[in-house]
Amino acid sequence: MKTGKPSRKEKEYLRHRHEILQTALELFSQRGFHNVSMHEIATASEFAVGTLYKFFSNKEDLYRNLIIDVSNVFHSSLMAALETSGNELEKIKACVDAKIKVFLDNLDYVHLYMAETQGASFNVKAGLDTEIRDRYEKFLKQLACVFENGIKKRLFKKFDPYLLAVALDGISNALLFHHVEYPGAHPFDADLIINIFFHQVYEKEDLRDE
Amino acid sequence: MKTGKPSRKEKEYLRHRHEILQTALELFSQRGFHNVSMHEIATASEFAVGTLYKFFSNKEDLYRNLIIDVSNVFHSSLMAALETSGNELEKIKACVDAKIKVFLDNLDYVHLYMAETQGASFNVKAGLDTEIRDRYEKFLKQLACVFENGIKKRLFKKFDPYLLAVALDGISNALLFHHVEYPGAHPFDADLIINIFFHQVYEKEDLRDE
DNA sequence: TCATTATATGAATTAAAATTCAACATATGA
DNA sequence: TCATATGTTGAATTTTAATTCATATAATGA
Repeated sequence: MKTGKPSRKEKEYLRHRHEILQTALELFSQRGFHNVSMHEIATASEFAVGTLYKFFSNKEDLYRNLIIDVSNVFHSSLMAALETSGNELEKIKACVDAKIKVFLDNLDYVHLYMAETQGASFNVKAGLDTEIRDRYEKFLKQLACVFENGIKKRLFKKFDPYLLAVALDGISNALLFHHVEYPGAHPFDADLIINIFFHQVYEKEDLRDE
Repeated sequence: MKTGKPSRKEKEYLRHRHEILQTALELFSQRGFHNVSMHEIATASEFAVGTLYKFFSNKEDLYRNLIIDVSNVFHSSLMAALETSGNELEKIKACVDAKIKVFLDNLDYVHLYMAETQGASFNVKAGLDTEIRDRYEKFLKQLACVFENGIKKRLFKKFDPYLLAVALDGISNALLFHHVEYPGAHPFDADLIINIFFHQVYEKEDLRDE
């Protein structure tokens, strides 16, 4: 981890690198890894193909760096939200809020983040996307801890905390993804997610079967 | 729609076609569209490359046929479940049951179905995967109708029915997908989904903020 | 049996992209 | 100013995989 003031050169190097990544991000998130060529990235970022290879050893390396950046943005935002002070419900609320915000703030990346995090991603040879998945797993486990504490405090009902984490994240992803695909069709907010999840959808309490 | 008794030849043709599709399905669902070559499909299905082109005009056509078959299996199963007699909660329960069953019965396809239905799928040129998405949309709308009826009958609380459909499907997908990835780690069943969704996760009814 | 037709084959062709690298440009600082 | 280092270029090369098609094989029925 090199620290200290970066020289003008270094800053320029990083700026160029960042420009390439940014351009590639837009292309990849619109059309996917395999439908974007290095030449396209080069043209769009106003560098020559050869130059791209000065920054990244190959296409996959470029993509991986991209994904790691994207994942950093999402992951750090979600993890920070879980550190919020307050009780478990408040932490979880903060987390849903953060998720909605970071998704809406980074619409371009959402596709990519979802593709690598959910569903089957075959963009990069097996094992390379593992770090992203692992990190996502880590987040789910952290969220599960919050649920677990909530359960211990009798704040939440006794379900497998990890499954609750998966479920809550599943609702959030589904609604957010729907929103990304059909913006404005069915407006929703964090409260809706929290209400569906924590309060009951079912009206008749007395019909409960347990 | 040609009807009547298929000749031996026709049956053989269809069997061959089916064998190719089945082999391709396994390969694609393991490694994705772009990481499986026609030669591999040929070798694995014990035909020659040229033969594949007698059945399908090109790789994309082969893939599309596959996806349509897969989608038929999932879609018809889910739609049928929604026709179950009973009240709205029972219909929805049947639907979750059907989803779990069809996922577990078709583990090989789940990846592909998810990839095309959820998340960003760039496998096939734009517009070609639309029919799958449209069909999935149709299912969600149907599910939303059930929610709507349930709301009218005061069985469910008043949320946007379409969002409820998205949310329920989101939970189911997330849990199922998790199960596919890490089988046995956190066992769950349809009841868990129904319980989380319809009954409350939150313990203290009196703390509700609405 | 043999001519005709239908089917299957896989080496050869074509197409598309990734990657390389010798040549060029620009900045640095002696 | 010039020698050196650093960064950039894009045509040429290499790689990879889709697609074709002349040839071979098998089935059909006269």
